[in-house]
Amino acid sequence: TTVAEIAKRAGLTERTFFRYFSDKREVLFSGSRELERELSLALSRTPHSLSPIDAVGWALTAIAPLLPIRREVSRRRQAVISANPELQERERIKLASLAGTLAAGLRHRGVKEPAASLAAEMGVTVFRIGFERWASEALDRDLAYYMRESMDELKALTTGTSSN
Amino acid sequence: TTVAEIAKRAGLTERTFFRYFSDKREVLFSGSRELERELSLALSRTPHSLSPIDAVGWALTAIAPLLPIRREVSRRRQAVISANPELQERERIKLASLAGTLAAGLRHRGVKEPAASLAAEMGVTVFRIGFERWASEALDRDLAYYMRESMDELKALTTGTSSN
DNA sequence: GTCTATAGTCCGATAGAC
DNA sequence: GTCTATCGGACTATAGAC
Repeated sequence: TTVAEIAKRAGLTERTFFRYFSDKREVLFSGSRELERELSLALSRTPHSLSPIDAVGWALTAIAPLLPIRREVSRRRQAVISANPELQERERIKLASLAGTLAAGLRHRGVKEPAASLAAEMGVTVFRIGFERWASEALDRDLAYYMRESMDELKALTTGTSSN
Repeated sequence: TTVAEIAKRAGLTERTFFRYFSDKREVLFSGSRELERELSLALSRTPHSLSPIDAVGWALTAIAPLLPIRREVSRRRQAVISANPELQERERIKLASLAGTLAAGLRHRGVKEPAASLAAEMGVTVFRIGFERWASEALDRDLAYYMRESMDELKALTTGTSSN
């Protein structure tokens, strides 16, 4: 599918398309900037008593309700992304940007490197895997459930009590 | 820098360049496939008594000596990548591919999802952050040292916390 | 909205290795 | 002869400049 086709279908010219989206792939990731801002805000509002990893988990859980609620839409979007390496690249770098934001927020709380970056990356991974599982499964559990599941699994892995 | 310039400098035509590299960015990541194969092999050789996260750590430590030894070369390469979002995209997806390989290896060892994917992603993150620190610092410590440091830091992050 | 540069593909031609 | 590597030209789509 070319940009020309997309633009025509939407009743725009090709040029106008690029005014709205800097990039062809950006169509699928247009909401990520707001998400990042909300995440940063959520992290700044988490109790300072929480450990870095729990603060990240808390912030991610806080923004979960802001995400596209309909599972079917998310599922199809993920299917499209999974089928296109170029889109996967874009998704990964958006998540990396999210991790960078989280790491900056953690450093602002006094967390040192490499702990801040590690905790941020862990959080984003928990988020991504939780989201994928939520989108792929048909069960009637909400996104926050899968994120908690991922977080608990992660903690179990590193404490050595995992089911190996 | 255009592909035409690169090709000319290398004494080739543009067309020949694309025979060797499917993509312009691929020049900087050409060794990643071999690395991935070696990592998969290393994981298959780790003792089955190790926990998933330790198996991943063991495998990553095993391939550390195969990486470009010269810190200055790595440092400059990282600087180039850090300055180009497009290259960061490519780097991230290569690492994601590495994580996928690790996750498959873990599942082969009987680790279930989401534990396998989480442990694999953790390992790759430890690897990336350890590598970045190794490349950026001038100290006379080897790559394996920084990878261990990252892994220990990660474990400390998740074990020292009260469950939320 | 027009014009242009660059990335990347397709097809075919050519030349050397074995 | 076959196989493989290089090259040339025409082509499309993206994206930026103006």
